Amino acid sequence: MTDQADGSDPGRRPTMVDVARAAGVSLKTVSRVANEVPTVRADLAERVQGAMAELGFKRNHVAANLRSGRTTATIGLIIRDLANPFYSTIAAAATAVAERFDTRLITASSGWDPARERELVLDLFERRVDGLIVVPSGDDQSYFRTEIDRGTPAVFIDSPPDGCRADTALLDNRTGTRDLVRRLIAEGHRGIGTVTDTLNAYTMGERRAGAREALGEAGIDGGRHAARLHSDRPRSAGDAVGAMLDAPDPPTALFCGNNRILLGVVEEMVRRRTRLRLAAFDDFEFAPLLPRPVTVVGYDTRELGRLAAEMLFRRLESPGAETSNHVVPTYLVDRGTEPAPGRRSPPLP
Amino acid sequence: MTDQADGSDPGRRPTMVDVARAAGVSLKTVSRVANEVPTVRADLAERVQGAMAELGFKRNHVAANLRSGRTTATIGLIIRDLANPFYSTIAAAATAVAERFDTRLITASSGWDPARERELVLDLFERRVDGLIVVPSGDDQSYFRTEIDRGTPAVFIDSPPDGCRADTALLDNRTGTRDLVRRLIAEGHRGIGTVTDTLNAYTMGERRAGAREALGEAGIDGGRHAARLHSDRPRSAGDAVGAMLDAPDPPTALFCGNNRILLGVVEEMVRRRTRLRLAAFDDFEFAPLLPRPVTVVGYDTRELGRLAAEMLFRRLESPGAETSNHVVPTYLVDRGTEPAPGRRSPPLP
DNA sequence: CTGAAAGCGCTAACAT
DNA sequence: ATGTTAGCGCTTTCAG
Repeated sequence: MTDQADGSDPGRRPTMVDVARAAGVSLKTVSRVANEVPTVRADLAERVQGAMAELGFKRNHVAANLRSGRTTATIGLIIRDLANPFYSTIAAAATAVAERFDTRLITASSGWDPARERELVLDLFERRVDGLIVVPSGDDQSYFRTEIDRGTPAVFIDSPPDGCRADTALLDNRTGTRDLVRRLIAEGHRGIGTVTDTLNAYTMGERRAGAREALGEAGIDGGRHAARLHSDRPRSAGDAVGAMLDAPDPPTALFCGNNRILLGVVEEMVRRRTRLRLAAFDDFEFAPLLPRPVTVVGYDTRELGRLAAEMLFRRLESPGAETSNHVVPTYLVDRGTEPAPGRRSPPLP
Repeated sequence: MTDQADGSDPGRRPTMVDVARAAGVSLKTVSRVANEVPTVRADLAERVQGAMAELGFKRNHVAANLRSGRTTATIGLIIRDLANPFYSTIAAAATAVAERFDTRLITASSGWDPARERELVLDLFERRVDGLIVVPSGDDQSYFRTEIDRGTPAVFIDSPPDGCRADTALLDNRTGTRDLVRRLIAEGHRGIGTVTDTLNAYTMGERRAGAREALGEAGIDGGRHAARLHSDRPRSAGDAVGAMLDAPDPPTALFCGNNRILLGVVEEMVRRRTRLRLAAFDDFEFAPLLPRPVTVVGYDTRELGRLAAEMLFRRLESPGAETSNHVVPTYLVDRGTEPAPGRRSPPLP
């Protein structure tokens, strides 16, 4: 009895049928107006729009998609941790591209957990996302295969997938590290330590390979001062480098595999009032403020996210194409300052 | 002719009907298995699961939701810029809460544009999100009203909405700033400058009010050294404080309304080799590395996002409750270092 | 415990 | 140019 013509039932959302009744037209005419089909008589269109506004009609995107079977205008983005600037920058760049295609992003964090990654991917496939952008955590992405074959493309960022064919957007980890270590060698360093971790198998592997290449060229045994951390706490990097320095014949230069490792190392340097020639992979916003000079491998993180999203949308437009691998270039840049008074400060944005 | 029993048509996704046929059961039994209804004979359930695996069946979450009309297990998050750590931290915290409710987040950036905010909100309503978390940009949120009345709740972060009733999670901008400025006064400062901006009407208004309150208590005229920037480039803050310092009777202490302003001011200090007692709203990860001592107003950004998400899910569970306003407390903390050699470095995580 | 029929809100294909 | 009918893939009655 509450469902009278005044449509005052607060819980129920008006449908196209309600609008049609209110405007005195057929359901289909309402549908046409909602879809901006031009072949609708002006006065009818106006009446329909009036009814829509009056009832507060909002089209049900879910239902529309179900029947048309077209796109959901949604893509999934699975990263490792949205609170980390590297990943949030990727998310922001991908969101900006998706915007241009009127597509929304479902962003989820796997927290470096392969099982969680898999759950999230399957959930997003069930939601019929048009495509997926993934920073993979596990070493088995074969569960993507069925859906990729059925036409839901995936693009992988930072590490390539294992067990399925897909587009990738990667950093040039190897070249970046090789050039960085070459620089240390050119400066005359022979005792060059490396601190990497075991958490990021692919990228760290590439960086180690780049360092090994440069060291090998110079006939240096890279194994003498090599630490592989099992934790991503900067503290553990500090401890590792402390051990190196306390051992006989300590290194004179040090390559840090990422910026968290660098932070731990710098802290240890400051604690010991020691200087080492520092070098690291990853630039970051406040690297200019570090209290020690460091040469870092920089790259355009936004570009990584942008590229991946562009590749995804390109593939959505032409599904047949061969998979491709894009590599984002790296460069060397000097950061950090001598903690002496009177130095010029680094530029700020 | 290609649609034979081997299900080899690559483009078509198997539906429950396909699974039912393959398993020799009815559609409904498949539905029950998919929904883990316990009252299914074990052997049937097994056959169905076998068929599902074989066909690579993935349930269509979109269709399931359409008929049941229940929740989409999706909430919307509208922030200003995902690349900004403040907002990405909120997004990460909200995502973590949503996780616990098996709910996915659609995250979108409004870019401080009220019109864009409105478009995004309406789009998300059309997608029938279960609720919305919004960092508002405009000063008119009345377009939320219809949907809020129909039972799709919204929670506002950072600034309260205008034109609709909704839960809010806010920072204690006023108290934080008041306590900070009181501290400057207690240290004996009388010439206290303030640099704020006009981009964030609500929060900056609150901060100005807090400063005014502290200055008023001490009988200080806050208007003498007050700059209001119309840009968020740190550079413009540097210029503004430069003008203050060049004017007769310059301030001895300075309150910066946010961290970007602080960065511009610190750069100007370093350029001029000048010292001022610095204070600012917003702590940030690398504040300990600033080459000048600064007292900042800190707060738990994750808590802001967490609170908002908790409020949203609480309301989804009990829609009738009164709207509530949660305030995240602030505290004062000393950051930055004297750029002299031999100082202890700030602690790292 | 299982199945057949109806229907969610919308769009596609066909009339008219 | 408008309306009618069917049906997307699933869940919900309601019968068996």
